[in-house]
Amino acid sequence: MTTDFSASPGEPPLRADARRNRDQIIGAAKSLFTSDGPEVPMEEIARSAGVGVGTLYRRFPDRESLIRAVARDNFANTLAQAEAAAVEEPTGWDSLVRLLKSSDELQLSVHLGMSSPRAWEIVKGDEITQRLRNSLLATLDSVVATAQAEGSLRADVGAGDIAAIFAMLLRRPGPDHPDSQRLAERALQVMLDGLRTPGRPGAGLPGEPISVSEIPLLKRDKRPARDG
Amino acid sequence: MTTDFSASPGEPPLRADARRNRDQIIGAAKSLFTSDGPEVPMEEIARSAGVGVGTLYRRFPDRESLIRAVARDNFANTLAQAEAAAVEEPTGWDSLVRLLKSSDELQLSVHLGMSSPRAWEIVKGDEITQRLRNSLLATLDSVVATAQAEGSLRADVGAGDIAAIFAMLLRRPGPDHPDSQRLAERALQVMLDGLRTPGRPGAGLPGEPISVSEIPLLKRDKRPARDG
Amino acid sequence: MTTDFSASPGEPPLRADARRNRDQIIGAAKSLFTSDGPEVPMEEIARSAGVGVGTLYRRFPDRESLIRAVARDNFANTLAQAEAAAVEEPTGWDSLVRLLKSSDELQLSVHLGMSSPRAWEIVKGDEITQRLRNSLLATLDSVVATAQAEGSLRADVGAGDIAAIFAMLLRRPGPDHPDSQRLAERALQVMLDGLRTPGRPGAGLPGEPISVSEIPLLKRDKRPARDG
Amino acid sequence: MTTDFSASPGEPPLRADARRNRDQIIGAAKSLFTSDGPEVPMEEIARSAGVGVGTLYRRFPDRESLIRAVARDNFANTLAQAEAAAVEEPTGWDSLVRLLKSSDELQLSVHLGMSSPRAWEIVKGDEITQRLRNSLLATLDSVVATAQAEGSLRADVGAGDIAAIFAMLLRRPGPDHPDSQRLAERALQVMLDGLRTPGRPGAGLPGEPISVSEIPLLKRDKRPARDG
DNA sequence: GATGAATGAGGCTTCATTCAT
DNA sequence: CATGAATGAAGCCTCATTCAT
Repeated sequence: MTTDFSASPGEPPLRADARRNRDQIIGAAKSLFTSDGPEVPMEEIARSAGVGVGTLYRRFPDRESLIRAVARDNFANTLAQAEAAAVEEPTGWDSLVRLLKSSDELQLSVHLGMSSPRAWEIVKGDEITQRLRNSLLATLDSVVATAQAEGSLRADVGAGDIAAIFAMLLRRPGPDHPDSQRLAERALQVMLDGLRTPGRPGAGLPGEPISVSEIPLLKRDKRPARDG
Repeated sequence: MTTDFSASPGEPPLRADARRNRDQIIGAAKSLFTSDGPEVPMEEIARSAGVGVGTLYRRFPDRESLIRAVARDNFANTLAQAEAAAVEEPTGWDSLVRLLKSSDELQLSVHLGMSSPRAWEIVKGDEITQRLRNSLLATLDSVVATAQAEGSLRADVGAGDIAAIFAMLLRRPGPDHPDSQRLAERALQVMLDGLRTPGRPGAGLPGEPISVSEIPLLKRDKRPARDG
Repeated sequence: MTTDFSASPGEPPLRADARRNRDQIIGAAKSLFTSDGPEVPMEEIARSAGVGVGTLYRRFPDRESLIRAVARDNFANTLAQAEAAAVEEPTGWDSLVRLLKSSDELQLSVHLGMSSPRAWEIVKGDEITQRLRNSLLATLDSVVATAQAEGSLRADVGAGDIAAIFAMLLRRPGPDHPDSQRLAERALQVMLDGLRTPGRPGAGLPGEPISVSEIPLLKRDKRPARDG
Repeated sequence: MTTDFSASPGEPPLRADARRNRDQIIGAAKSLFTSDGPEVPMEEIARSAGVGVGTLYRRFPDRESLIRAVARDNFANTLAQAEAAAVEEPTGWDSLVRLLKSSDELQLSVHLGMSSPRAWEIVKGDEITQRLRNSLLATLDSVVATAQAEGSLRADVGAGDIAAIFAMLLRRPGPDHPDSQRLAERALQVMLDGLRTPGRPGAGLPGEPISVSEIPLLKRDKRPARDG
């Protein structure tokens, strides 16, 4: 279920079928943007959503518009998760950890989206996304303050640092690493240990160390690779 | 100066002017891949290199070929830097830190390049890049071993973990953050503190904390942003 | 009020609201065909008529059908005016003049419509329009004969000549001439003087001569106009 | 042979083959604009010119650009003809007549072009076309003055009137009239008689009167014509 | 009946690649 | 060899028309 951020609140709500289509399109776009970047052919998105191109274009007059909608959707979801984390966890530190761990589907695609200059330009210009983003940062800010007040988070970082680290961690090492899950968790734990107030014991890393030989050694492909 | 990784070692070395062209093309491609992604029009690359498309295509029969050449160039440079870091620094830890800090121009463009699924597919299939990569990992492996032996690097990480973290840190937070340099340095320091053997004191973070308000709050543009 | 030229005379007359819709659509189409040519999007016509596309298509199964209906409507109106002119004016010459002056709204849109090859093909194929056209020509024929019999119209022209001249005069000089009304009137007067039986005094032209400087000298726009 | 009105005079002249292509494209466009209006598919123009679409677009980056080029070409040709008529004929009246008769291929397509609002907008914005147009009007102005000074042209018309009449006469009665040549000539003669200084004898009309029955009665086409 | 959503063919334009000069 | 022209496949987007609500 996606949120409809139409510009004009006065417009009538979408008809049931139109609504369903809209959601399918956003879902398909999210998924394809994540896997193939924000330049996937519109037709592919439409096909993957099970609609015709025309329908896609009726709903989103151009690619920018679709990218904006996906960004809004993702930020809204993330904001909801962040607020839940802030409220439901017993300590600031726990909120922070949950926050850094949670936003799986969400930030993933947000940030993959953001890694394209094209997408970034578009999102920058969208006021609604900016509002969501600001709320998200505000939530993060209060979690950081809480965690620092309780003495668990080192005092010399700001919410901006956390956000930046956050953004970095959300880039997966490579789209197709065989065990990217474990890898990401371990990296996150290292980072959390680095964020602990000095002197406080950090946690051990989950799983076994990743050896060099586990980094994917890439299969040859058949082309002669005749290069310059 | 770039290295020529032509497939056939028997071929005569390029004439001086041809060589110059090749270098200019790779330079232009590196720069444009970094700023605009690996899908920039070939003509634009040619223009920026000061040659005609024809020349570009004589040197690199297609885009893949050019991407491969850029990747090889970058990995070769990185490998050289890594080897220097391994040899020239007094301790394993110092080597590691230098490694993580050094590969500025280099990995930057490698990884930005790699952030495109398209580019990744191509590089995966290139044996020479893989060889360079493996050498790079081998070097990293020995640096990690040394640092662990000397007790500075926590024992429960492997070179693979470091490589993955490395990859993460190389993604800049956003194309146009006003102070992305400071941001990256601070994030790196947090990560290094997390990598320290527990109990050993880490370093303080450089500069002031980054507050939420420093995250770029994006200027509105005027379009009505009529979306779905 | 438009005339309904449905093919099947047996059909019941339209309900009042349906009738209203039909008239609004034809009115909107006439107006848009005149200003934007006969290729305006159907949706725009529908919107301008205050109905949904569906309604438009229920009434006119395709664009051809709508163009036909507009043509019929225009020809019918013109025919009525021509017959009135033939009957109500004291002399043949007066009838002719009135005819040439009258068909303002009517022929205007007919002929603008006809300036499109597409529209012309369609109207050519429509029997009803042809019947109307033939009646119109017959009326013209009798007016011409009368005027020649009374000695006012030169003897060496036929109704066909008049029709052709008529058609020419109906094209406005340019969509946006500031004083196209005066221009058209003066041109008409010149033509009437040419049609007078030689020796009979013609009328002076209305208004002042149009100088070259009155022809719209078009404002520059800023684009560099990079052409081949 | 067309004239190259490239914006930047510093550019090198086109290569022989490119030049040939350019001319073929303009020729094809002129012809197709004339027969089908200025919205003919670009592919059709390219095909008719014997080149690929890509070539067309290399030469003319978009449709506007092509329309501009055609307009420039036409105005340049017309201007040349007008200047010849002004200089080579013994009297002002003769110049005027030749002018009104000459511009066959030329004005035809110019004005058909102009009958489309789209094309008009484009041409309005093109400075070069405007310059050509102004020269043309200046030439016309002097011809008119000469003819009035010699007493052949009625004194109460201005060059602007002539231009407007000119424009009207250039619209052919219908694209496919069987004898549109005769028709146009006779209409022109009527107009010339109307332009004569009163009292001076005009010429008789060429050929026989055009009767109503010669106006094309349009063949039925087979569709049932089920309309609203 | 009326409405507006969905469809998909078709036109526009870009750009990777090939080829003549 | 270098250059830049030519080609055409492929992506974007618009609209005529059909169909579910």
